[in-house]
Amino acid sequence: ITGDGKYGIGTPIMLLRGSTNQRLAQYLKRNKEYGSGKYRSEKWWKAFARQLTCENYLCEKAVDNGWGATTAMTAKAHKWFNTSNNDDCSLKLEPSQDMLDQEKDTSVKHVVTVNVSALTPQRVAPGLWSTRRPLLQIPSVEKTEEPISKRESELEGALYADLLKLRGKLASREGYAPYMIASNKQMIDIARYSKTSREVVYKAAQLRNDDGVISILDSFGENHPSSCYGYHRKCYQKYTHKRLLQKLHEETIEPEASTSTASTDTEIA
Amino acid sequence: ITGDGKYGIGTPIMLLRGSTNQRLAQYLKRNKEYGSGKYRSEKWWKAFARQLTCENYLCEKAVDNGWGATTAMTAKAHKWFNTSNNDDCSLKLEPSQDMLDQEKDTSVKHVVTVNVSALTPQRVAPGLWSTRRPLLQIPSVEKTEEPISKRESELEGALYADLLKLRGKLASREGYAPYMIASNKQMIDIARYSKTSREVVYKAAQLRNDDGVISILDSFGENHPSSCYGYHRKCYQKYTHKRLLQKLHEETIEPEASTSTASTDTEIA
DNA sequence: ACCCTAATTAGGGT
DNA sequence: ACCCTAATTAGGGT
Repeated sequence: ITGDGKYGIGTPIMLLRGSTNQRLAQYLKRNKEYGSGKYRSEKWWKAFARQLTCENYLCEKAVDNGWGATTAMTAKAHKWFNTSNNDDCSLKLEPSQDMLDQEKDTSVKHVVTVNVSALTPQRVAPGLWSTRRPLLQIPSVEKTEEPISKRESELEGALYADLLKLRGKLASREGYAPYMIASNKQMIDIARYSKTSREVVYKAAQLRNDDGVISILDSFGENHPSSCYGYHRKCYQKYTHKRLLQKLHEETIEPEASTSTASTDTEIA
Repeated sequence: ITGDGKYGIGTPIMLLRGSTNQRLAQYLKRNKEYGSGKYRSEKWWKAFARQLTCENYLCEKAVDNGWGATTAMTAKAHKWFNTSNNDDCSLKLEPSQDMLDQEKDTSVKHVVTVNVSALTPQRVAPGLWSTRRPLLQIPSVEKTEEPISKRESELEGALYADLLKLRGKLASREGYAPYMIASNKQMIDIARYSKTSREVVYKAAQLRNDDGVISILDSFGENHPSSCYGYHRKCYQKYTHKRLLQKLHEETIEPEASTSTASTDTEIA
């Protein structure tokens, strides 16, 4: 536990992959785990960290002065870490589609389970990925239905992670606690682009006169948001592809002709 | 006319933008036009070059030993160049959406018209973009219909340009002339993902036993192409977004359950 | 000469 | 400590 909560995910990943990047502090390059995760791509590690976050092994703390957030181990992670022994420190994890996409050698089923956690991985131990079922089966049956919905939920997960970050930024900037901006449940709903949930959050933000939240929702909810929402929109677009984007179009193009835009205009003016 | 047909588009763009890249030959950095196109992004210049190619001012020659292609001025470009004088060497061009996307200062209507042509721009002269209408109007009327179809055709143009390159590579590798692989008309149809056209090309390729063309069409036409088609698929995916991708899904998912796959299998086996 | 990818660096702020 | 973007470099081949 070398720097729990001190850095984001980027720094420990550079450490694991043995990066020569000058942004990686010198003393971290002398760490015994330096370079031990070379054989995985940066994307793989980030997807892995996202899984750990979804499973509540990691969490982001917006302990910031206006900037980003750091990543720390949760109580659950500490518990898991303390109870597991050195020989068998495997962790049961459903590998995400992003991780599978990064697999190069499709024949290898052994996986190194590393506790990336907050800063430095505590141990690097070759283990077996639990039920090993989900890893690389490729049964080539019913290939149309299953993978698509899996991919979809994965994209939602990535968008959800970004939304949490946006919420954290807004919270520290505006001086709110994150939950005051939107509950986790609501964030998931936004990620799923549920219209009813969006309306709930939107109305709450209007009651508070919270322009920050309104701008996020506007940027996600409108078809052609004004240019100052570009950043949020990019975050959103980056993770919204294919079917999700298709879904979005179907949902957002409809309400265009209604009177909602007009009423908003008059309220603002 | 410093190196007409000697390089691709990348090199003259580096020259124009004053790149310090070591891949740019030293003598080109001493060119008088070096750095004169700084204020445009690389993307803008590439989109500009694509327009010039579409308008037959530039063409790509697959004069290659297996590698890529070089870009040269066409007869049309030479004629234009020779007849225009120094004071008014403007060129009438419809700016593409990609170029508009790259515009930073939306108030500027003056545009520098450069003959990027083959290698070195002959002159850099501030001019007016012909009818200046299309440049930056943003009339904010009927914003839903027009721009989308414009964007769509632009994406098709980019895909078409890539298909031409792929055709050129295949031609030199397999020893065919480009037109033997597919006519320009057919290439445009492939870019538009017209099923009937695809079948024409596919059957012709089967008659010739041309595995190269078949593999391209397979990679574009199948929903889950085998991994060895990854390169073509990436080229395709890179330029296929949003509505075009949506169209693709609609067109490619349908025929899956039919007997076409089975018949192909038996023919091959 | 082509193109693509991964990694790095510098600069800057949602 | 964050993230994003543009530009560069090294390595390698559809």
